[in-house]
Amino acid sequence: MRIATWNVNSVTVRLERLVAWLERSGTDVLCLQELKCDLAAFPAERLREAGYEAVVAGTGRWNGVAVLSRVGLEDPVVGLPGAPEYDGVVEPRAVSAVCAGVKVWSVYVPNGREVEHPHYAYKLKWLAALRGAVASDAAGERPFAVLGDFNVIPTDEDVWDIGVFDETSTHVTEAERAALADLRATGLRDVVPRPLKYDRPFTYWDYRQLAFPKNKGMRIDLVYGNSAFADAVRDAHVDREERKGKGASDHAPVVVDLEPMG
DNA sequence: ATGACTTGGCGTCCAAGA
Repeated sequence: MRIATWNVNSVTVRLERLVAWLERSGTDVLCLQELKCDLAAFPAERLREAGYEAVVAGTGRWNGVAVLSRVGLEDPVVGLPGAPEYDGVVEPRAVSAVCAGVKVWSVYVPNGREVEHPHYAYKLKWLAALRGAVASDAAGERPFAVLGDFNVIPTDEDVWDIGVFDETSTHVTEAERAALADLRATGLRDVVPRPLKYDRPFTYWDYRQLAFPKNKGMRIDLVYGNSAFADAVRDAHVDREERKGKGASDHAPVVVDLEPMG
């Protein structure tokens, strides 16, 4: 069984690339982030033709997440229980489903913008809510994973140059990394993928200043699985090929292969 | 090669991304 996560930076712009990638990669379950469309604009019909059911959260130009599955999709949940508001709104940043006996969350953690910005406090509250929402499944026997764009760089090795970050920078603060550690403490393990090129498995490269050809990337798209999930992982990789060419997202898919489950 | 940002929206610039 192949499970993946991909921040597509607009599912409507990326649609043909997405469908081609689903077919080429043989992915069974895909967690999507940054749909950037509302429910009416989500291409459910095109994806159904490709063989995938979907659970979707989306309200317009920002955010938006989905789980696609061609192996069944049960118990769909839209929205993170206990999610904080930002500017009086609960944003579409989490959906869940059970696919062929594996429960997954697709999450798009708030960016944070700057340490002094209200968005940063919101990010930490959101991560705390995520911990609360997944704790029971993390400790359970059923294979379970949280996949998505966490907007946190777990260690200094997960970015091309930690020196470019200063005291105003998000993604690398102690508090953000502590929030990830708290998440792991519920029983989740970081499923670190193989890079297909170079030494580190970056998943995001800025569109600007030739960041991708220079491999100025970071690892912020993560797969956190419980023991049943992590023990079943046969292989995992970042599909950097999908970052290439015209019309690419600025994130590459992270792909996880699981042993068949009885 | 992968090549100097991209996206969506009360749009012809702006906010947001990280």
